[in-house]
Amino acid sequence: MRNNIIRPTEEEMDLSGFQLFKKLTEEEYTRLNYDKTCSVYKKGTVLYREGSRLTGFYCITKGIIKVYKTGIDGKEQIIRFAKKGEIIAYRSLLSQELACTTAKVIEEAVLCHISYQTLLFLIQSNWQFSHHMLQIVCRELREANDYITDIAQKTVRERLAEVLLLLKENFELDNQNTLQISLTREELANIVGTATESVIRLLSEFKQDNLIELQGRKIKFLNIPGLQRVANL
Amino acid sequence: MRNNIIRPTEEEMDLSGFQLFKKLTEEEYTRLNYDKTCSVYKKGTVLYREGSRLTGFYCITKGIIKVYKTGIDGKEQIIRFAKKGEIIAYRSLLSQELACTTAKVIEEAVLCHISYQTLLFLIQSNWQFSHHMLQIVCRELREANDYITDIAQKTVRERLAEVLLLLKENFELDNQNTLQISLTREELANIVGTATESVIRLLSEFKQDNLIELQGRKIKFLNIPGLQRVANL
DNA sequence: CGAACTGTTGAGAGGCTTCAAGCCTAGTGG
DNA sequence: CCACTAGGCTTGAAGCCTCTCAACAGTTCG
Repeated sequence: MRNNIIRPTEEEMDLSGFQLFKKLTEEEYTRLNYDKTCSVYKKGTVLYREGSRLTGFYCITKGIIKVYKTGIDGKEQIIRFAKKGEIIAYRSLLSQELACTTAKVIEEAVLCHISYQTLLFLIQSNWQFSHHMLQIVCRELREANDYITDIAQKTVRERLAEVLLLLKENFELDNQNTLQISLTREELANIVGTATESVIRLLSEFKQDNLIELQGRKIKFLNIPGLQRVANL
Repeated sequence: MRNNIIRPTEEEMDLSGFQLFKKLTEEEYTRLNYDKTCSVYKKGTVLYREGSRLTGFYCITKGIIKVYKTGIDGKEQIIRFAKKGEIIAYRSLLSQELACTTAKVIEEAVLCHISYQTLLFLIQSNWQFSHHMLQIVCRELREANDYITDIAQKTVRERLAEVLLLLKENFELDNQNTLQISLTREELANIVGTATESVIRLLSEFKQDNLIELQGRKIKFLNIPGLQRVANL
């Protein structure tokens, strides 16, 4: 009856690839695996909403998650995209605040839920885990600070070019230089912090300048140094 | 000969007020005090610069520090103001990156320097310290994410009103409702992410609308709910 | 008392947003 | 399998918000 609920494969439930857990003792790792709950989530699924109380954090072993805040008039501001090997929801959990973002699946994903209790256990039990966690948050904070500076000082054109390059860094390209993440124009606008129409116009301009090639949502990079120049890097 | 170098008072060297150190054992606290180096810094002093390698973090026991990034054409983007009871420089230290911000004294300050070695010792020795540190970074990350959303979606007018209110929260008012931090118009512009002239024009408008009163750099709040409405909160 | 910095005001230009209308595509149900 | 519908995409026009440039007043500090 319930065989439409797909279970993740063993491989998709494996957390050994996560740097964060590398320094755990066998005992700690066993407890982690005992506690985790892994599921497959379809595109469009909301994992948690802004303002909700979280019970744990998620390790992503497959797929892409969009993390965003809802601003003025419900317009979303995308904070980050999280992919395989990354964790989400840990920020609100650690600071014991309500979630300040919403997380939505944009590419079929497998996530392992780790309870707050286990998170606290690991922090108490293993200083190297805490240290690693601190490094993760600190890096994310730097990225946020960098982005504040960009968004405050750069033009929309520069920001769009930069966002394309950032996406390239995070999601890489296939052998034809095509970006391996599929975003709507509106989503691009919600990263850059601009109107959808502006993104459309600027993308056309980038295309005319032979910086990129467009095919629906597929974006192919033709001239990366040129984009870097536009981005003012 | 060197009596122009002012030494901090005992009170100014006391770290017992810091929440962060509340859970230390007597031994750990002793080591912390043994390691710390406290000094008085005059207004205008640069504590560290973007790109430099840090040797420790600072606890502020007095004064105000401006933390900013240098963006396009050397235009500064203010990331935060840190005051008594707060710590700075810990982010780059923990993630073991070069400093991504510059820190400058804008109100005569006393800071205690704690070495990286001691920071690591505390992380290894006391999980509650790590946990507290994690909470501090996570809160700062939330604030950064909030600010990204604001700066990306709000008008300059809304942002300026919001920044005034944020400053009010962080630095409070005297008994005449006057903000207890003195900033140049340019600095205000560098928080909001706009041009100095825009700040000047908008402040005049706020004044005309009887939201605030201006006397040089002193800003007196006349109508806080009104400002909140302008800020679109 | 002058130099350097800060603050103020005006004018003009232009980047972006908004609104509106139409096209296209992707997914759905018959 | 195909028509249909909703949402995504595109383009144009109008206008405003904000920036830049420029000139000058005011302030602070050596």
